[in-house]
Amino acid sequence: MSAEKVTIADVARTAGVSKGLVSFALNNRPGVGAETRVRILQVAQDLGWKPSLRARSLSTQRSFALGLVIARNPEVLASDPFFPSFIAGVESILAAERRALVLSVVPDEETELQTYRSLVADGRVDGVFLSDLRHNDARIPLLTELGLPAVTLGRPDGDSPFPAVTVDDTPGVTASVRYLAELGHRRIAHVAGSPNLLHGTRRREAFAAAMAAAGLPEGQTVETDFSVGAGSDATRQLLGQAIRPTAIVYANDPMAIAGLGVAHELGIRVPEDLSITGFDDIDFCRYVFPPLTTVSAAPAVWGRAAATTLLQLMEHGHADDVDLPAARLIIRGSAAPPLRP
Amino acid sequence: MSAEKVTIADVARTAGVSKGLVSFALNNRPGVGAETRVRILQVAQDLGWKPSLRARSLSTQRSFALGLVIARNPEVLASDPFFPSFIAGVESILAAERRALVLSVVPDEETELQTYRSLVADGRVDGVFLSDLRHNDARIPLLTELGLPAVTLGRPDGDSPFPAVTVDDTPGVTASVRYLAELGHRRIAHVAGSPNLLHGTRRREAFAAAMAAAGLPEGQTVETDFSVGAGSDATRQLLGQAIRPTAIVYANDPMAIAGLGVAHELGIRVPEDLSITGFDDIDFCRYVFPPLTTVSAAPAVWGRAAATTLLQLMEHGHADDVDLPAARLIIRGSAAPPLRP
DNA sequence: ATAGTTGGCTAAACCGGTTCAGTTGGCGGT
DNA sequence: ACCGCCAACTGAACCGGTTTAGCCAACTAT
Repeated sequence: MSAEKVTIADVARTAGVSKGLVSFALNNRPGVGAETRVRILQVAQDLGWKPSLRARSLSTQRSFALGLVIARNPEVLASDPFFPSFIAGVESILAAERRALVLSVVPDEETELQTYRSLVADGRVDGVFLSDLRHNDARIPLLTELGLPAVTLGRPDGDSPFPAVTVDDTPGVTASVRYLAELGHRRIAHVAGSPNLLHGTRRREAFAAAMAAAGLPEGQTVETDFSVGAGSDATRQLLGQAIRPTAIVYANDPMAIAGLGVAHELGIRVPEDLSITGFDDIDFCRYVFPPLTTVSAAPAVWGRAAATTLLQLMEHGHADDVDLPAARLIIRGSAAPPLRP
Repeated sequence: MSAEKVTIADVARTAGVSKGLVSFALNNRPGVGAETRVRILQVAQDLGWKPSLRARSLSTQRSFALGLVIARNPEVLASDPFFPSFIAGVESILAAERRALVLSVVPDEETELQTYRSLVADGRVDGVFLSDLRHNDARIPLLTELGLPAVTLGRPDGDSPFPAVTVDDTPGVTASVRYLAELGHRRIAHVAGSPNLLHGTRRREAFAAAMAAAGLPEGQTVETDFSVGAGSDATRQLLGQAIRPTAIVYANDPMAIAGLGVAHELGIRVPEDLSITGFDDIDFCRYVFPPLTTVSAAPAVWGRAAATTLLQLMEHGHADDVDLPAARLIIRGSAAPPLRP
């Protein structure tokens, strides 16, 4: 019941050795007699000694924490459940390692870079996750310069010294288009994500390629910022035309759900008059009507893999790229053959 | 360009004073000559000295970080944008204070308590936010015992030594019921949240009270865990009866949106055959069809207020309760007068 | 003139670990 | 019997701040 803090000095005294040796024993390093090591560890356990994270931080210059900086506009962040799931995955790994996650949510890219700088300056984290990769991402040179280990979620477009943990999303888009094409659709449109984001353009390119591969005319594409509101606007624009697409492939689920709302509002039936597909397989998909055909991305698994990779990089100074199972099409009820007019 | 770290010793030497005095000057404490203080601060600035957070942590036994532990089942967490917005609000305050947010997402309440213990044992945080209050919440005595400052999001039911930052949600529920009653509804049902959560039962009680106040018969209530799936099931149950409610008040928006899906599926028109209201005003509300009448809660504002209060508590040892503007009804298109059969 | 205060400052201990140069003792080799 | 070597271990410095005891000079009070 001794509420007093027990320090390494107490352990050393009780075990009749020096502080240094206790430290060696704890970090099981060579130079400690087998028997002595056992005795030290036993004493440490008896005394209930937990080495002080703060003291350790000061002398090792490490923080035993990982960082995640999120720069998204509030609306997109709020409607996209990617991060909660991703973080849950990350935590499931970190908890066992006695490491913590430091989270920053910032309003813009300028602040984002500043945040990385101060995380490093304050020594808050030993490594970071890089999400929402952008073209020619400024964070990569910055982190290289700062010497902070990182893992990228997806493969960046330029050179990168960091391991990439990737879920290939192009097969999902390709499968969506092929599925719609096989149902008989020819006028398929795409509501694309932000062109600044790598996965925004990648999905867009996959869409174009899949259309060509299916022998279809180039599909109409509308750019958005991935927000629900933008998805709604884009849909309204597409459906307001004299000759409408018979199917729309959305770059994420929130926009697809907004699209569903617009179709309902305009009296356009889904899937009879219009087929739609989403991307991400958020929980809502199963429960809107009709249930949304979409592409599954497993963010929690991604989080686990990213955390594991980042830890490995930090421990061993090197980690291999990881390719997770590609996103795959989940067929539900929001797509059907087009009506012959 | 000197990449070398500059320490307090460098500043002291350059300014021709002792380390201790530099420390005093920095934390502007008495005992430093006015002129000397200016000189020290000037030298510090010239040298670009940033005091080491780690060293400071060790000697002051503080971490300059705040904690948030979230224990929610993954499905609820993913579909509810409360936390992303709340966190964004918290960050907007912390960033200016050079403090960080340590986030933990845990699978169950057992792990949750364990997480608080280890956050304290490791000295990771100086204070925490308590969200999703439960009845007789075990976290309150635990944190009291651990001596960790905290702020509760909402007023707990038992005794609590911690300041509460509250958004009263009962007026929102009351307004919803009254609005529906004024439209002419008499059979109003409630899809309630988890009875373990304070706001779950509070909204439920507010519903019952509002029904009574409107002179209506007791409304049917179905309990859920706040998840989209449970909202869907509850709706199916309510609408599968011979005598159906003509309106449903949902305890959160995701469930209301799921309810909308079920109604569509069953061919029940909203709002002609069924009126529904949600709670939280998530972005989706505006973009589903019909747009969801709901109650707005402003989580980002809540986050700012909670962070401010927690910081004040930690600095001054005391902070007053804060009552934010009550949640209010946002009227959109998902409610209308009932049809006379 | 003398004792008592007080403001400004220094030196050193301290927080609790890690690390490294150096000491000791036991063992094998010749 | 002597040397060399290595494994085991100690002592002290170190990480970079904060804090306390105490010193000195100047100023007040009697």
